[in-house]
Amino acid sequence: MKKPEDPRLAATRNLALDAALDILQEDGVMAVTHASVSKATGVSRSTLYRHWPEIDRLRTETFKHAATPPHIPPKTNGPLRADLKWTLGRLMSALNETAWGEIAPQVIAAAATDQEARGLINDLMAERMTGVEAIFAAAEKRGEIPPDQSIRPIVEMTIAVPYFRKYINGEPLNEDWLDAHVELICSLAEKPEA
Amino acid sequence: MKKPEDPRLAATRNLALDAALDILQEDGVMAVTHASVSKATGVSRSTLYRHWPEIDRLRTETFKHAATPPHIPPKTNGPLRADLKWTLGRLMSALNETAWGEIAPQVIAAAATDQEARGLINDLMAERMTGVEAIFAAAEKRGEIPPDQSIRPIVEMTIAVPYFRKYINGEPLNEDWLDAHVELICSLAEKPEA
DNA sequence: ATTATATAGAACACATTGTTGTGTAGCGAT
DNA sequence: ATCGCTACACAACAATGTGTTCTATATAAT
Repeated sequence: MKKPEDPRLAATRNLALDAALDILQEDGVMAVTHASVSKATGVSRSTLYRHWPEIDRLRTETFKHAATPPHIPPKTNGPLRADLKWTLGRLMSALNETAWGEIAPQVIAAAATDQEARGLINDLMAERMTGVEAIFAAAEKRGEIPPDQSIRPIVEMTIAVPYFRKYINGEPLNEDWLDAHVELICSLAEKPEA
Repeated sequence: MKKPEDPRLAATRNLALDAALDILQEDGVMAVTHASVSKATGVSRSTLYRHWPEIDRLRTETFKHAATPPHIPPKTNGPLRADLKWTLGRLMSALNETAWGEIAPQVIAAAATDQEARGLINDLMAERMTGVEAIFAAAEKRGEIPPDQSIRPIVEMTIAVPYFRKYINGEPLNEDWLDAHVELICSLAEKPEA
């Protein structure tokens, strides 16, 4: 039915987005321009305009290009502390070490006005939230935490702190923080009365 | 000692920054240019360049211009729930209703690369943290919460959630959320064992 | 009134954004 | 192997933003 895509399109697209990501990490969003990407790749400027008629599209797709890596499947086999530490540890590593972690604040900023960036963030956060939610649900099933409390706000807190520290308050995410945070969250989830 | 400033300087500066803030809220950071501010105010473009030789300075000062309002002195006369609700309620209003709340994500974004923006955010967050810390310290003094636990991580959580919801996860801050959040934070602070 | 300086206005160079048109090269299908 | 389609390179172009420099005028401080 649908004809296969001309391989030249994908080749140019990947070449350009790889270079754009480098530029993004090196010099920030605003440095990603049709001209700079053209210069870095040898791809003609008019060709880049054909692929991304507006500069915002090019930048958003560069975000997407970088947003792919940090898929973090939650660990739910217990115990709760171990699951949380493992999953939050992977989140910490992703924020500290991947390209995505580096450019995330710029995507968050763009999300204020750009619908596509907003969608990216929303999808990512939904995935993070459901992941952590699964951890608590499993712990509840195992009887590690009381069954009648509402999980959602605790999940939100679990996720909110690392993002807040990293991207708003500018504080580091390290092992010490991770241990303390897991402990605090667990003590909240395990407390007898809601 | 220091000679008083020429009143023309302040007049031009305020005129320009007011207009720049309007433009910032209306069309985003990138719309704030020497040209756009000149057009909006009638102030000559060359004069604007005299005041802010680089566009980044103009934008950063526009941030500062908007960042002034939301000074939130904490209420610490107890009880804890009332203090928290009052103070977080004011924070919520500030984020929902002031110019600062509207442009904050753009400042947060800029903070990734711009030192001045980073400083603005840091100062603001330090004020927020010490404010909430004072609330818990007062509650501890009144014996409402156990004295031996470390307050800092709880303070961080208290603040992290509203900022995370508003600027990262894109969820609303409303009365329902406020009540639930205060309750959760209090139950964490009041629990017997650290 | 004199001096210093803030402002207005214009001319200039340069980069970025975005469009358009022409020719070339490569892909898929017959 | 040839054909048509289209991605691509290249060049010219307009509009806007960035930043500098110059002159003339207006205004504040003395």
